[in-house]
Amino acid sequence: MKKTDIKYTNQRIEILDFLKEFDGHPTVDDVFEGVRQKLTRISKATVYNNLRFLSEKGLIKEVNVKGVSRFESNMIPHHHTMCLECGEMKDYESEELCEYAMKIAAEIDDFKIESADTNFYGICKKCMEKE
Amino acid sequence: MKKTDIKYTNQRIEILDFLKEFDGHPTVDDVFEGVRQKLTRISKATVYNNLRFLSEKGLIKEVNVKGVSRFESNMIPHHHTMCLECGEMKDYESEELCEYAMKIAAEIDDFKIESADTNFYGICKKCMEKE
DNA sequence: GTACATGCAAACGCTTTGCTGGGCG
DNA sequence: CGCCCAGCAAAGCGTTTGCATGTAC
Repeated sequence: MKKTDIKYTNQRIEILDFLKEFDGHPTVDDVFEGVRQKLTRISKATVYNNLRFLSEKGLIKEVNVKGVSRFESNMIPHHHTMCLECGEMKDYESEELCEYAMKIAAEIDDFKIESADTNFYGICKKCMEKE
Repeated sequence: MKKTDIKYTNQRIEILDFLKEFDGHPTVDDVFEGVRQKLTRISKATVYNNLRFLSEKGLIKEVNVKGVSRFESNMIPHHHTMCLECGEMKDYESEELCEYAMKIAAEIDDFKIESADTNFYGICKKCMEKE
């Protein structure tokens, strides 16, 4: 399953471009609305199918938040902070923590680790100021 | 929102008992089928509503896996291993990792950490043997 | 011409909601 | 009597699928 196997259709290119420029973790609807600016006739099913396709190919990453799929194109191992108030989700990169988690995971019996990620739950700046 | 505010109806008690005895991370359907053994007339909506209620009260924990809710009554901070082949999910307790993650999180700017959890993705023993 | 993508609509599965009746203070 | 909870069915919402058409090699 090499990268060269991938057919880069217009729809897929626009989806990838949109994800690259989007600041955050868009839902399927976000992607759909965004891509529709350029490809006015694209259907939501195509967005769904291609988001799944691209994440299976390892070009993007799917993150599930409370039962809803979100996507990101940042493929560097990293973590996420989630605001318990407003639901905002942000990247947080800590190489140390990635390595520490992988080291610990390597010691788990009967389990071959492939990846690890950590989610931080708390209150974001905006919501702190609101209170 | 004290624990004493909670009305322990028969349905809630049975759901809590079921979760305590269940070895794993049951879905809503698992809970429904389990509890129905004793309360034959319970409805799935009651199971949904009470699982949400109990997790809001902090008596159980909800974990979302691929868009589906699962529940656990183990409230001690811990992590999860997930098998990429069969989807099996297991608890993994590492106090060191919990503390390390919290320590790192405390340093994130503009974010007041409350909790952190780590998911390990890989291949479980059963699936390794299958190959 | 074959294989695979698209667009559209319908179907699907998990979850929530509205309503009515019941239980307990 | 008032309040909350249970049961039931229907609605809601995110997602997947079937099918006919289109497009690239």
